[in-house]
Amino acid sequence: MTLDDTDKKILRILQRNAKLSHKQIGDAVNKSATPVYERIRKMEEAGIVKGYVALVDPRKVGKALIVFTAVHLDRHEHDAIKDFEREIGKAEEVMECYHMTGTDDYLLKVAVRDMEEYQHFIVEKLSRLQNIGTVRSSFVMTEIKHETAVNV
Amino acid sequence: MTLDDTDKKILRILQRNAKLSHKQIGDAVNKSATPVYERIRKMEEAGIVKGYVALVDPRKVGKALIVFTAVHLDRHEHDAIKDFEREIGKAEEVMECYHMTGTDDYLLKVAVRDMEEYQHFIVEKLSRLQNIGTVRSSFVMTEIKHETAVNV
DNA sequence: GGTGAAAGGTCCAGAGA
DNA sequence: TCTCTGGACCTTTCACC
Repeated sequence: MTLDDTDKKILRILQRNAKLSHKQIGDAVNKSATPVYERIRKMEEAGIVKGYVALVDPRKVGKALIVFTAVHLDRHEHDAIKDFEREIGKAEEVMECYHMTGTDDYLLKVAVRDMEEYQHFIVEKLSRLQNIGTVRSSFVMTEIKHETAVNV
Repeated sequence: MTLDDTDKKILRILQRNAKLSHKQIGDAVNKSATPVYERIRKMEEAGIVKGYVALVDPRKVGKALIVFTAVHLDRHEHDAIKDFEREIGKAEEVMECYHMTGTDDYLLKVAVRDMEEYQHFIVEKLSRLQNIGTVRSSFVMTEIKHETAVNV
Protein backbone atom coordinates (compact mmCIF):
# COMPACT_ATOMS: atom_id res chain seq x y z
CA MET A 1 0.00 0.00 0.00
CA THR A 2 1.33 3.43 -0.94
CA LEU A 3 0.32 6.51 0.98
CA ASP A 4 -0.49 9.80 -0.70
CA ASP A 5 -0.18 13.17 0.99
CA THR A 6 -3.73 13.03 2.35
CA ASP A 7 -3.06 9.63 3.95
CA LYS A 8 0.10 10.94 5.54
CA LYS A 9 -1.65 14.01 6.87
CA ILE A 10 -4.36 11.82 8.38
CA LEU A 11 -1.68 9.63 9.98
CA ARG A 12 0.06 12.64 11.47
CA ILE A 13 -3.23 13.83 12.96
CA LEU A 14 -4.24 10.43 14.33
CA GLN A 15 -0.83 9.90 15.89
CA ARG A 16 -1.32 13.10 17.90
CA ASN A 17 -4.99 12.77 18.72
CA ALA A 18 -7.06 9.72 17.91
CA LYS A 19 -10.21 11.20 19.42
CA LEU A 20 -10.95 13.62 16.58
CA SER A 21 -14.03 12.80 14.52
CA HIS A 22 -13.76 11.92 10.83
CA LYS A 23 -15.48 15.21 10.13
CA GLN A 24 -12.85 17.21 12.02
CA ILE A 25 -10.04 15.34 10.27
CA GLY A 26 -11.83 15.88 6.96
CA ASP A 27 -11.86 19.64 7.56
CA ALA A 28 -8.11 19.54 8.09
CA VAL A 29 -7.42 17.60 4.88
CA ASN A 30 -10.17 19.15 2.71
CA LYS A 31 -12.29 16.04 2.44
CA SER A 32 -15.63 14.96 3.88
CA ALA A 33 -15.96 12.38 6.63
CA THR A 34 -16.48 9.33 4.39
CA PRO A 35 -13.20 9.34 2.44
CA VAL A 36 -11.39 9.96 5.71
CA TYR A 37 -13.14 6.92 7.14
CA GLU A 38 -12.28 4.81 4.08
CA ARG A 39 -8.62 5.82 4.10
CA ILE A 40 -8.28 5.07 7.81
CA ARG A 41 -9.95 1.69 7.36
CA LYS A 42 -7.51 0.77 4.59
CA MET A 43 -4.50 1.81 6.64
CA GLU A 44 -5.81 -0.27 9.53
CA GLU A 45 -6.26 -3.28 7.23
CA ALA A 46 -2.73 -2.85 5.86
CA GLY A 47 -1.35 -2.89 9.41
CA ILE A 48 0.00 0.62 9.07
CA VAL A 49 -2.24 1.70 11.94
CA LYS A 50 -1.63 -0.99 14.55
CA GLY A 51 -4.22 0.23 17.03
CA TYR A 52 -5.50 2.99 19.25
CA VAL A 53 -4.32 3.37 22.82
CA ALA A 54 -4.56 5.70 25.80
CA LEU A 55 -1.23 7.12 26.94
CA VAL A 56 -0.70 7.06 30.70
CA ASP A 57 1.81 9.22 32.57
CA PRO A 58 4.05 6.70 34.37
CA ARG A 59 4.95 9.12 37.16
CA LYS A 60 1.29 9.65 38.07
CA VAL A 61 0.71 5.95 38.56
CA GLY A 62 3.79 5.29 40.69
CA LYS A 63 6.29 4.27 38.03
CA ALA A 64 8.75 7.12 38.54
CA LEU A 65 11.97 5.31 37.71
CA ILE A 66 12.89 4.53 34.10
CA VAL A 67 16.04 2.50 33.52
CA PHE A 68 17.83 1.39 30.37
CA THR A 69 19.43 -1.97 31.03
CA ALA A 70 22.08 -3.31 28.65
CA VAL A 71 22.43 -7.08 28.79
CA HIS A 72 25.26 -9.19 27.45
CA LEU A 73 24.59 -12.92 27.19
CA ASP A 74 27.15 -15.60 28.07
CA ARG A 75 26.32 -17.89 25.21
CA HIS A 76 24.85 -17.05 21.84
CA GLU A 77 23.36 -20.31 20.60
CA HIS A 78 19.95 -20.12 19.03
CA ASP A 79 18.17 -21.73 21.98
CA ALA A 80 19.85 -19.48 24.54
CA ILE A 81 18.73 -16.41 22.63
CA LYS A 82 15.16 -17.62 22.18
CA ASP A 83 14.92 -18.51 25.88
CA PHE A 84 16.02 -15.08 26.92
CA GLU A 85 13.60 -13.37 24.55
CA ARG A 86 10.65 -15.47 25.70
CA GLU A 87 11.32 -14.81 29.37
CA ILE A 88 11.88 -11.10 28.99
CA GLY A 89 8.59 -10.84 27.13
CA LYS A 90 6.81 -12.01 30.26
CA ALA A 91 8.43 -9.51 32.63
CA GLU A 92 5.89 -6.76 33.26
CA GLU A 93 8.59 -4.25 34.31
CA VAL A 94 10.11 -4.43 30.82
CA MET A 95 8.33 -2.04 28.49
CA GLU A 96 10.73 -2.40 25.58
CA CYS A 97 13.39 -4.89 24.57
CA TYR A 98 15.66 -4.70 21.52
CA HIS A 99 18.21 -7.08 20.09
CA MET A 100 21.13 -4.78 19.32
CA THR A 101 24.32 -4.59 17.34
CA GLY A 102 27.54 -4.00 19.31
CA THR A 103 28.98 -5.64 22.39
CA ASP A 104 25.75 -5.63 24.36
CA ASP A 105 23.16 -8.04 23.05
CA TYR A 106 19.97 -6.50 24.41
CA LEU A 107 18.75 -3.11 25.50
CA LEU A 108 15.76 -3.06 27.86
CA LYS A 109 13.65 -0.12 28.90
CA VAL A 110 12.36 -0.86 32.38
CA ALA A 111 9.70 1.11 34.31
CA VAL A 112 9.50 0.64 38.09
CA ARG A 113 8.29 2.44 41.21
CA ASP A 114 11.70 3.11 42.73
CA MET A 115 15.23 1.80 43.15
CA GLU A 116 14.06 -0.93 45.50
CA GLU A 117 11.73 -2.30 42.84
CA TYR A 118 14.50 -2.08 40.25
CA GLN A 119 16.88 -3.96 42.49
CA HIS A 120 14.20 -6.62 42.91
CA PHE A 121 13.83 -6.88 39.13
CA ILE A 122 17.58 -7.30 38.64
CA VAL A 123 18.20 -9.74 41.49
CA GLU A 124 15.02 -11.80 41.45
CA LYS A 125 14.07 -11.78 37.80
CA LEU A 126 16.84 -10.84 35.36
CA SER A 127 19.69 -12.58 37.21
CA ARG A 128 17.65 -15.75 37.53
CA LEU A 129 17.45 -16.21 33.79
CA GLN A 130 19.93 -18.67 32.37
CA ASN A 131 22.83 -17.32 30.49
CA ILE A 132 23.00 -13.69 31.66
CA GLY A 133 26.57 -12.42 31.31
CA THR A 134 26.93 -8.77 32.24
CA VAL A 135 24.26 -6.18 33.06
CA ARG A 136 24.78 -2.42 32.88
CA SER A 137 22.10 -0.03 34.16
CA SER A 138 21.66 3.61 33.11
CA PHE A 139 19.03 5.67 34.89
CA VAL A 140 16.81 8.32 33.38
CA MET A 141 17.09 11.63 35.24
CA THR A 142 14.83 13.63 32.93
CA GLU A 143 12.70 12.78 29.95
CA ILE A 144 13.48 15.51 27.41
CA LYS A 145 11.29 14.18 24.62
CA HIS A 146 8.98 11.21 24.18
CA GLU A 147 7.06 10.88 20.92
CA THR A 148 4.94 7.88 20.04
CA ALA A 149 4.33 9.44 16.63
CA VAL A 150 6.37 8.17 13.69
CA ASN A 151 7.47 10.92 11.33
CA VAL A 152 5.55 10.25 8.08
CA MET B 1 -5.86 11.30 42.97
CA THR B 2 -5.86 7.69 44.15
CA LEU B 3 -6.92 4.89 41.88
CA ASP B 4 -9.03 1.99 43.03
CA ASP B 5 -9.08 -1.42 41.40
CA THR B 6 -11.80 -0.43 38.95
CA ASP B 7 -9.82 2.62 37.82
CA LYS B 8 -6.73 0.48 37.30
CA LYS B 9 -8.70 -2.09 35.34
CA ILE B 10 -10.10 0.67 33.11
CA LEU B 11 -6.57 2.03 32.58
CA ARG B 12 -5.27 -1.40 31.61
CA ILE B 13 -8.07 -1.78 29.08
CA LEU B 14 -7.68 1.71 27.59
CA GLN B 15 -3.92 1.29 27.26
CA ARG B 16 -4.53 -1.77 25.07
CA ASN B 17 -7.52 -0.56 23.10
CA ALA B 18 -8.89 2.96 23.34
CA LYS B 19 -11.64 2.24 20.80
CA LEU B 20 -13.86 0.23 23.13
CA SER B 21 -17.13 1.91 24.10
CA HIS B 22 -17.87 2.83 27.70
CA LYS B 23 -20.52 0.14 27.66
CA GLN B 24 -18.01 -2.56 26.64
CA ILE B 25 -15.56 -1.38 29.29
CA GLY B 26 -18.41 -1.31 31.80
CA ASP B 27 -19.20 -4.96 31.07
CA ALA B 28 -15.58 -5.84 31.81
CA VAL B 29 -15.53 -4.03 35.16
CA ASN B 30 -19.15 -4.71 36.22
CA LYS B 31 -20.36 -1.14 35.94
CA SER B 32 -22.66 0.69 33.56
CA ALA B 33 -21.38 3.16 30.97
CA THR B 34 -21.81 6.33 33.05
CA PRO B 35 -19.46 5.52 35.97
CA VAL B 36 -16.90 4.34 33.42
CA TYR B 37 -17.25 7.67 31.66
CA GLU B 38 -16.92 9.62 34.94
CA ARG B 39 -13.83 7.70 36.03
CA ILE B 40 -12.13 8.19 32.68
CA ARG B 41 -12.95 11.91 32.71
CA LYS B 42 -11.41 12.28 36.18
CA MET B 43 -8.26 10.43 35.15
CA GLU B 44 -7.98 12.66 32.10
CA GLU B 45 -8.37 15.77 34.25
CA ALA B 46 -5.74 14.52 36.69
CA GLY B 47 -3.31 14.08 33.80
CA ILE B 48 -3.06 10.33 34.39
CA VAL B 49 -4.44 9.74 30.90
CA LYS B 50 -2.36 12.08 28.76
CA GLY B 51 -4.20 11.46 25.52
CA TYR B 52 -5.32 9.00 22.89
CA VAL B 53 -3.18 8.18 19.87
CA ALA B 54 -3.01 5.87 16.89
CA LEU B 55 0.04 3.61 16.84
CA VAL B 56 1.77 3.36 13.47
CA ASP B 57 4.13 0.58 12.42
CA PRO B 58 7.39 2.39 11.57
CA ARG B 59 8.52 -0.31 9.13
CA LYS B 60 5.36 0.04 7.05
CA VAL B 61 5.92 3.75 6.54
CA GLY B 62 9.57 3.53 5.59
CA LYS B 63 11.24 4.03 8.97
CA ALA B 64 12.94 0.67 9.17
CA LEU B 65 16.05 1.67 11.09
CA ILE B 66 15.90 2.36 14.82
CA VAL B 67 19.09 3.57 16.48
CA PHE B 68 19.98 4.33 20.09
CA THR B 69 22.48 7.17 20.12
CA ALA B 70 24.44 7.92 23.29
CA VAL B 71 25.75 11.49 23.42
CA HIS B 72 28.41 12.89 25.71
CA LEU B 73 28.62 16.68 25.89
CA ASP B 74 31.90 18.62 26.02
CA ARG B 75 30.77 21.16 28.56
CA HIS B 76 28.12 20.82 31.22
CA GLU B 77 27.17 24.41 32.06
CA HIS B 78 23.49 25.13 32.43
CA ASP B 79 23.21 27.00 29.13
CA ALA B 80 25.04 24.33 27.15
CA ILE B 81 22.65 21.69 28.45
CA LYS B 82 19.52 23.76 27.78
CA ASP B 83 20.72 24.54 24.24
CA PHE B 84 21.23 20.89 23.45
CA GLU B 85 17.83 19.94 24.83
CA ARG B 86 16.02 22.63 22.88
CA GLU B 87 17.67 21.70 19.59
CA ILE B 88 17.17 17.98 19.97
CA GLY B 89 13.47 18.60 20.66
CA LYS B 90 13.15 20.03 17.16
CA ALA B 91 14.79 17.10 15.35
CA GLU B 92 12.02 15.04 13.81
CA GLU B 93 14.21 11.92 13.59
CA VAL B 94 14.51 11.86 17.39
CA MET B 95 11.53 10.06 18.90
CA GLU B 96 12.85 9.95 22.45
CA CYS B 97 15.57 11.76 24.39
CA TYR B 98 16.60 11.14 27.98
CA HIS B 99 19.06 12.88 30.27
CA MET B 100 20.89 9.97 31.85
CA THR B 101 23.13 9.07 34.77
CA GLY B 102 26.54 7.61 33.91
CA THR B 103 29.28 8.73 31.55
CA ASP B 104 26.96 9.44 28.63
CA ASP B 105 24.77 12.48 29.13
CA TYR B 106 21.91 11.71 26.74
CA LEU B 107 20.33 8.68 25.16
CA LEU B 108 18.37 9.27 21.96
CA LYS B 109 16.04 6.90 20.17
CA VAL B 110 16.19 7.79 16.49
CA ALA B 111 13.90 6.44 13.72
CA VAL B 112 15.06 6.78 10.11
CA ARG B 113 14.56 5.20 6.70
CA ASP B 114 18.00 3.65 6.35
CA MET B 115 21.68 4.04 7.14
CA GLU B 116 22.03 6.88 4.69
CA GLU B 117 19.38 8.91 6.48
CA TYR B 118 21.01 8.12 9.81
CA GLN B 119 24.37 9.27 8.56
CA HIS B 120 22.71 12.47 7.40
CA PHE B 121 21.21 12.99 10.86
CA ILE B 122 24.58 12.48 12.57
CA VAL B 123 26.66 14.58 10.18
CA GLU B 124 24.25 17.35 9.25
CA LYS B 125 22.18 17.72 12.40
CA LEU B 126 23.70 16.24 15.56
CA SER B 127 27.32 17.14 14.83
CA ARG B 128 26.34 20.71 13.99
CA LEU B 129 25.04 21.34 17.48
CA GLN B 130 27.47 23.18 19.72
CA ASN B 131 29.17 21.24 22.39
CA ILE B 132 28.82 17.64 21.19
CA GLY B 133 31.64 15.53 22.64
CA THR B 134 31.38 11.88 21.71
CA VAL B 135 28.58 9.98 19.98
CA ARG B 136 28.05 6.22 20.14
CA SER B 137 25.45 4.50 17.96
CA SER B 138 23.81 1.14 18.65
CA PHE B 139 21.48 -0.27 16.03
CA VAL B 140 18.30 -2.25 16.62
CA MET B 141 18.35 -5.59 14.80
CA THR B 142 15.05 -6.88 16.17
CA GLU B 143 12.33 -5.40 18.32
CA ILE B 144 11.54 -8.13 20.85
CA LYS B 145 8.96 -6.20 22.85
CA HIS B 146 7.46 -2.73 22.61
CA GLU B 147 4.71 -1.81 25.09
CA THR B 148 3.21 1.63 25.35
CA ALA B 149 1.14 0.42 28.30
CA VAL B 150 2.36 1.26 31.80
CA ASN B 151 1.89 -1.58 34.26
CA VAL B 152 -0.76 -0.33 36.72
C1' DG C 1 -23.76 4.67 40.61
C1' DG C 2 -27.85 3.86 37.45
C1' DT C 3 -31.43 5.48 33.85
C1' DG C 4 -32.77 7.68 29.89
C1' DA C 5 -32.55 11.15 26.35
C1' DA C 6 -30.30 14.78 23.32
C1' DA C 7 -26.45 15.59 20.44
C1' DG C 8 -23.42 13.96 17.54
C1' DG C 9 -20.28 10.29 15.51
C1' DT C 10 -19.55 5.96 12.83
C1' DC C 11 -20.38 3.22 9.13
C1' DC C 12 -22.30 2.04 4.83
C1' DA C 13 -25.37 2.04 0.53
C1' DG C 14 -26.20 4.48 -3.50
C1' DA C 15 -25.06 8.03 -6.74
C1' DG C 16 -22.01 11.12 -9.07
C1' DA C 17 -17.47 13.31 -10.59
C1' DT D 1 -11.29 5.00 -8.63
C1' DC D 2 -12.34 8.28 -5.43
C1' DT D 3 -15.59 11.23 -3.11
C1' DC D 4 -20.13 13.06 -1.53
C1' DT D 5 -24.94 12.72 0.47
C1' DG D 6 -28.22 10.78 3.50
C1' DG D 7 -29.67 7.77 6.99
C1' DA D 8 -29.66 3.80 10.38
C1' DC D 9 -27.50 2.76 14.38
C1' DC D 10 -24.47 3.43 18.10
C1' DT D 11 -21.77 6.21 21.49
C1' DT D 12 -20.88 10.08 24.30
C1' DT D 13 -22.38 13.20 27.51
C1' DC D 14 -25.30 14.95 31.04
C1' DA D 15 -29.49 16.01 33.97
C1' DC D 16 -32.06 13.62 37.28
C1' DC D 17 -33.03 9.81 40.49
